[in-house]
Amino acid sequence: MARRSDHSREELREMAITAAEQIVVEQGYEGLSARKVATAIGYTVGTLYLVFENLDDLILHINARTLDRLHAHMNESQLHCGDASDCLLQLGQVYIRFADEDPHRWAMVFEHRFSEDQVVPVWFQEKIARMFALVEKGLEPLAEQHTRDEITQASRALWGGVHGICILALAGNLGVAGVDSVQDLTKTLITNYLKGFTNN
Amino acid sequence: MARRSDHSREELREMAITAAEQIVVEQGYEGLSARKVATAIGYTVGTLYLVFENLDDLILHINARTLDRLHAHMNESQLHCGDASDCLLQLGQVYIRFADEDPHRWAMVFEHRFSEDQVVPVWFQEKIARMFALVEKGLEPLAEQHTRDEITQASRALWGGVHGICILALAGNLGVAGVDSVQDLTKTLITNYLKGFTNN
DNA sequence: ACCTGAACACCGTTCAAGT
DNA sequence: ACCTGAACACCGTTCAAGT
Repeated sequence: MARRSDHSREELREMAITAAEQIVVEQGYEGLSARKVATAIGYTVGTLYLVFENLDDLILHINARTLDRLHAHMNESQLHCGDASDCLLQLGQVYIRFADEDPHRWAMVFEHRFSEDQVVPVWFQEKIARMFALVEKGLEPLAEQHTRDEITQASRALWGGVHGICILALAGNLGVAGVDSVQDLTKTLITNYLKGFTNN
Repeated sequence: MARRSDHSREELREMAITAAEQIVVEQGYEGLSARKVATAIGYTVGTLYLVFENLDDLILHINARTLDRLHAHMNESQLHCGDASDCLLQLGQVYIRFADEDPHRWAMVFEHRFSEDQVVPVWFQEKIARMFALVEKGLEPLAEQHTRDEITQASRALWGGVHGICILALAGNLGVAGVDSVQDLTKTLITNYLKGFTNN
């Protein structure tokens, strides 16, 4: 044993992330462990700590991929939508559908608390910011009478709202069953919010 | 040792819950462990499993208390508020303030995932429902033209929204700092939503 | 009857030692 | 240089054994 060099550092990272994603998809965030990942890629736990700082670091990279896929979906929905209000509704629908279809990975992005001392890197924060930027862009056509700051604030309030419905619904705390009801709730929130936002 | 009978079953439960709450407040949800609770009350881990089914069961009881306190605050805010819109704003403010002042216990209520097989008891679900009932009650005066179902839906959408802002903000995902900004976002959400809800 | 203490099957993380 | 394997300090949960 030792000194196998079967895989490069980059290959190892790639294998680990992919294996970890599989575990999260199947067993959820709580089912993930360094030992399971190591076994899945045919290495020892120690090796994992040679290519990742720790488990948080590995999770960060999984979450990055999830955010990339989510952003891609959201972005794609904006290419063929109707008026501004419709486009924002589409963003909401896509968000809910994504969370419903890939609940474990989606939940890990927003539920995993990184340890106090661990700084969330800038490149990761930007992936979050990029999502809000889409909402902001969607709000612009509806906000002729609003300042930039007001649009930013509106995007945060609105998307916080969509996110909250999504979280509570998936956790079963909203007393609703099925994705369709969640989509309805989201639609209610966005529509009414926009009415208020535009009729100032 | 053994057969001490220093405390009744009820006393043990009470001691354990209180000690566990202290640990959660200080170290957060991740810092809680059966062994720490046992040590804190001067008993062995085994004893904890004599008075609680498992750790989830203990957490459930802590969360119940947190929800009771939250409900008390929210309820109290409804006694001396102004018009309907102001009352709903107060609910939001109280919610945000509670989460900000007691983040660890608040987070545990909504972030802790109970194991698949564990059924969330009805008495607990009712404590969640009671919170939404307050919002529903607040919406009623504003909803003369809406059906009961629409009011229920509106309360879920609106409160999901407030909750989402709260979660994202406390996790640092909204790019806002300080409670005041979160209060502003909540106010934006509620005000605009209500405008849309009433101007049908 | 009540409680212990040790066991079992897990964790994350580190690091001397092997090739 | 690369990887292992064992160690350390923790977990949740169970249960025979002691008083």
